[in-house]
Amino acid sequence: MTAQRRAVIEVIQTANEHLDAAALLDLARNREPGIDRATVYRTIELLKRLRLIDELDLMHLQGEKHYYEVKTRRDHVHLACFRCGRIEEYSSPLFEQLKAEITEQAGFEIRVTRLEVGGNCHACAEAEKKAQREASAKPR
Amino acid sequence: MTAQRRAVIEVIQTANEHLDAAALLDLARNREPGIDRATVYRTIELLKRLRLIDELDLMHLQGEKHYYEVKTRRDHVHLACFRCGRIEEYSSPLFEQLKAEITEQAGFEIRVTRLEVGGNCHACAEAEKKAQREASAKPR
DNA sequence: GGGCTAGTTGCGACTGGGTCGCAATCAATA
DNA sequence: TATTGATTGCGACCCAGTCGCAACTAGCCC
Repeated sequence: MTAQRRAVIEVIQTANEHLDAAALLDLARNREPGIDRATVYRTIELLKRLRLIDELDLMHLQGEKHYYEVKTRRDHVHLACFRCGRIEEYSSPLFEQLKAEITEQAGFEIRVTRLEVGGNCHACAEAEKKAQREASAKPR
Repeated sequence: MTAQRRAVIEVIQTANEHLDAAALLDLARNREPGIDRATVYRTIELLKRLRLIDELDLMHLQGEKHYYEVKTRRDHVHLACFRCGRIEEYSSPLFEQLKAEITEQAGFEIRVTRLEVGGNCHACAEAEKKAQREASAKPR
């Protein structure tokens, strides 16, 4: 357990949004100035292997980066809005049921799950509907 | 509609496994020798936007590549085995229910979903159990 | 406390998937 | 058939992530 690892872990734990590796590096440097990019990646790798964090793609809304979050008791869905870029989290007993079904029916031993949904969030869906109504009310 | 696009589309449609961009390029070159990498990427982009294909990460089992498949009537889960690397597909009414619930409860307008599960497939789970039994039966 | 060693770090070079700008070309329409 | 907006090929480029290696250090044992 080195100072560098502690810094990375603390940053992930205290973050209240999804961080990518670059953001993680910046924040970790506040605590441990000299820390290197490679070290951050290696620590992420380690934490993934230990199942302490989950890796997310968030529908590649912002390029190919990966995001990280501490693994919670309950898996959740990430809802990524293509329009405003917001990420919502959603969890449901149905998801748990689905995982149980997969384990049972397919005999698959689940270690990680990643359910990402892309589309329009509630606010953006409403906004688009409104825009459409206005466009058809006054056709050119 | 150019010959290059036709080539890419035909390759994806007739493929019976998940292709990454590089494989797609190779196969497309069989049909359309001069076709360029950038063109393939641009066509993939286009097909994604038109919702004709889905993009998969397959749990980054083989690095950061993306894989593509033609969008089917029914969404399915991809089960990626960390041990043997096989990809299984699984679909269930529960998944459909979950999507309906998200639409309703969160007011989220779903356009794409990606559910990937990593772990051990049935065969590999059995193999590991067997290996463990043998290891504990004859401790050093 | 001091020395030993396996494991960790920093560095720099590298890989590989994917993107971009631009000039040349082409498909589709009039 | 002439026109033109879209598409292509090319080369340079970007950026996330990886690797090999020498230097360093945490943690243990004495």
